[in-house]
Amino acid sequence: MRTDSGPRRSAAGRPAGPQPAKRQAILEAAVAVFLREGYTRASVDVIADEARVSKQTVYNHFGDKERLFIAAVEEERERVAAGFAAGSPDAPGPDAPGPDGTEPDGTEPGEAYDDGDARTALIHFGHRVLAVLLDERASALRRLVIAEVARHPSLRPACAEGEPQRLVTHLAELLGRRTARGELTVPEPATAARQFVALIVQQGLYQSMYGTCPLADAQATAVCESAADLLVRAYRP
Amino acid sequence: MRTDSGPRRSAAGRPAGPQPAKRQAILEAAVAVFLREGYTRASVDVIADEARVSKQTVYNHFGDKERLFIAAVEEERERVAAGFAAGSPDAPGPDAPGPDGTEPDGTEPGEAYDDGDARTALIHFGHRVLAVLLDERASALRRLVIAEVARHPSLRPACAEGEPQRLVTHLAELLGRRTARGELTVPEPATAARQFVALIVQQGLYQSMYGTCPLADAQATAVCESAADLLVRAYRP
DNA sequence: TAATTGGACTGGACGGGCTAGTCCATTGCA
DNA sequence: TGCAATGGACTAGCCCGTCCAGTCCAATTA
Repeated sequence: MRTDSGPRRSAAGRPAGPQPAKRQAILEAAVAVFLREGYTRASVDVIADEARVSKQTVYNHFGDKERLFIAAVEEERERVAAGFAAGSPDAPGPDAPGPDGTEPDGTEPGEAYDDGDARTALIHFGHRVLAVLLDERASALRRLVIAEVARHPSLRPACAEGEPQRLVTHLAELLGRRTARGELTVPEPATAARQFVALIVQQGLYQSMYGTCPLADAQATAVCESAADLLVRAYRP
Repeated sequence: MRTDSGPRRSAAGRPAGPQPAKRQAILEAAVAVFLREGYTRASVDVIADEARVSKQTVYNHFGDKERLFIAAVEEERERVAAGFAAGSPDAPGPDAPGPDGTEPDGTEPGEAYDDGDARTALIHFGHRVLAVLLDERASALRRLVIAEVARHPSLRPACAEGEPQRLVTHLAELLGRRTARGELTVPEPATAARQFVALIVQQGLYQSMYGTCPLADAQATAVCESAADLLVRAYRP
């Protein structure tokens, strides 16, 4: 019996079905616990406690541990995707103590990186990709999905291609524009984009998977610069 | 009570300590079950059954589920490393129904790929790397370690860098030789090698992690060829 | 050769602990 | 008053790790 932040008033006094606020609290707790413990070790009781909700309420809302799990992964996936769409790794969430100085300028979401020379634009793009992909929660989600996808096939489709595919598309457009401008000569922008993303992402993903140190800034810069150098060198006009 | 393959006679009539054959059987069963089920779901009883051994024997040999797990991962890791060292994904094992025609010629283990032009050599190398890295058991081991490394930190060091590092070293030497021969101009072979491996490996690893289709031959060829093209284009003399 | 010894192994039972999911009497907003 | 939510008890089940009576066998002893 808590008395803090009353859950029952959902803004406008609606007739109140199964309280969406509760549902959200459960989802967030579920995300936290599943990311922390994995599917099997996560206990529904702990999730209920952490959501400040009775276990029965959990079952009323989701019916099943499995379905709760799927919903939690979906939830977190959307959160990550939103952060990605915003071009910034820290989406609206209770975490993210403050914007660290990785991105001083206020570049807009889907910005085109069309200022400066190609090398600079590529490096800039690379840093953005790394910031989004190596966000700690995104990494934890990735590890969780990899661990469980074999036993919960419904986790597969969205994540398997979604993440990188949009990056590749954006970058291909960038390369196309640079080619049109005569600054580069990229015969197959789609392929080149896929390759650049692979160059940027591989080491960081590897380290985030195995929980090694999360890719120091110096490493990230080296990766981005050498990848940009390779592309510029290959596709100089 | 089984009567098959008498376990007690270990070649020469040794005084018989804790039977190594049993230990090996347990390890192999443990590898199979852990790869199949993951750490938490794997049950010691099932492992014992699968090893045709009493549960007590398992505890006599390994003492603990945790230690059995570590030993099993180590075992499988060595198996994979051996397969890698042999340059062929299928090491001595009961599986591998037959050598499929991916590697018609009998190239030796640490061969130098010095025949043909650079592009061909790179493509050849890339295919080799993919064959080793995407071997089904190696992939399953990777997924298992990723899933459990957070809770069993002793799994980390060997695998985190071991696998790709040796590939990179080999390739750097190849690039150095080609540069010395005047066929390419690679200013930093180590960096270029790391980049090439990233290009080759990224997509396949991604698919093997998420259990998508295991990278069709056509895809593999496309990846290898475009990666080789990129390097040759960037480093043409 | 025959009996004995001792260690590895078996198989089945069991304690203690944890978990998914259900049930229900009660509470407290709207 | 009605409906969501509560919380705690409860069932049924799985699993780790231990225990133990008994088997099997190589080496040793008589």
